[in-house]
Amino acid sequence: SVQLEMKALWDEFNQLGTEMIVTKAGRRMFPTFQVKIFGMDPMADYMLLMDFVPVDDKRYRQVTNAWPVPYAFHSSSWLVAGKADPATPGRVHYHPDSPAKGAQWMKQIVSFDKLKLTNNLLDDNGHIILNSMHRYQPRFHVVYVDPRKDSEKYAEENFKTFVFEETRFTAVTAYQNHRITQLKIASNPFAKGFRDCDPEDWPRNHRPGALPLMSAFARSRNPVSSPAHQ
Amino acid sequence: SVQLEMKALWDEFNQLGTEMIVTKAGRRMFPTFQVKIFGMDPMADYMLLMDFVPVDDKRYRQVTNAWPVPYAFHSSSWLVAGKADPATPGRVHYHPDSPAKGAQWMKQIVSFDKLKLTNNLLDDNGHIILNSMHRYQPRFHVVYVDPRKDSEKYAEENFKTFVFEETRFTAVTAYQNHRITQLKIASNPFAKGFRDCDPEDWPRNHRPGALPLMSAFARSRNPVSSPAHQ
DNA sequence: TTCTTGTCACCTAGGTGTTAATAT
DNA sequence: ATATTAACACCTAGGTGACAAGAA
Repeated sequence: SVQLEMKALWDEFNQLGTEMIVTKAGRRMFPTFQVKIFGMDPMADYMLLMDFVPVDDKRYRQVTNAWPVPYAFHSSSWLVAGKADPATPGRVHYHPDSPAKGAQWMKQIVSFDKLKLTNNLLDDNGHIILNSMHRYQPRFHVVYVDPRKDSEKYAEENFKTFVFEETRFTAVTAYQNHRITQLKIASNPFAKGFRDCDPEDWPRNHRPGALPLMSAFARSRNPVSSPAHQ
Repeated sequence: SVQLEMKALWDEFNQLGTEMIVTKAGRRMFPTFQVKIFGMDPMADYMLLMDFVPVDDKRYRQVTNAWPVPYAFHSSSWLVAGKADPATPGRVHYHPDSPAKGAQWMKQIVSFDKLKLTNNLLDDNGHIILNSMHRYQPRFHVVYVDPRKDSEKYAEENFKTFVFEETRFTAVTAYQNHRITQLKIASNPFAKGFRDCDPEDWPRNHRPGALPLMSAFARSRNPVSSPAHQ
């Protein structure tokens, strides 16, 4: 059996509609997909891997914001924009420690932090290729390495798939829902530079151009309320 | 067969008398021990590991510098200070990718960059424990993982040891030979901050207290040549 | 209008020798 | 006198969202 780590965080994202950035160079997922594993044969070899399947055959687009709400802010809801784009190459990501003994996999949390998502159909770094503006379901597979010579025959019974629906997400090239951005900034250590109210951190240096949360909203309203501003 | 990587660099260090820093927390080696491997069975499993054996049973100490040569500079030669201290726990470092197939080991350089040296006899991070001021010979071992049930019987024939004498070094808590320090600074990317004459880098910012090479020598001579200075 | 790309400042994480203080 | 330790500035290496510019 398998237990999803950081389930509370995944739930929080899922409630808002998780988005994952895809880039040409490849971007890690946040939250990272991590699991605890139970019930393996400690002495047997296993391969651990992930893949991503489309949740539906739809392409999504962001709701157009009515004037005078500026582009900088996106609605939190999605519209179906049509049928899905042609499927991307169905790649698979093997956990880099594969193969390893059951004992090894079970003795600590298994983290897929080397997995990267890309929107580059020609990627040759072995990253997972996804279509932006499409929804995906991560899947986790455990493959028992059968020592028998005719192991191919038993392929069906030698692997098990685990799906956690709370890890579903929309692939995007830029965040659409500002509350997702905020939650990423609040929870990802690498985004600490964008936090504006961390009690642990006061006083701190603000970047020259840094603005408090939501201030961009106030700023972009100016052209509307003050016509002199052009 | 096994080929030592960066042999030219190892030779350069060895000619001066290689020193490796040991710390309580553990310090990596530089140069890093790296090898190319040939002639494995691509389909068989192997464990790769290193250990360190004393070159002799002596304890060394630095030559005392005659006045007025300041302490800051050490001679490049060593004196025998007596018999070796009691042997440290004879630990072994398994390459973290072990076990893996021969094909995997052979397809790229194998680097022991996770290996750390410590002088803490009570270390519980699994680091290699060495006595400071003692000389050591790194050894590299390849163990064939025998699939036979009674594999213990064949232990003798299932491993092979490789020794590169140019990787010998003296364990130290602080560098003794200033030319070793210079060579480390010149060749280790992580020490780039201490380089004073890198043509690739000009112009560059000097640290506030930075001094050109050998300037410490001139400075510490001052108390001798100018008695007013205390 | 909507989406994508590349660059950037700002972080995390951790490997360097230096230095001053301390231990032996 | 000699050896060790801990804090430090300065690096490497690479993960963040912001932003401006470009593409469709």
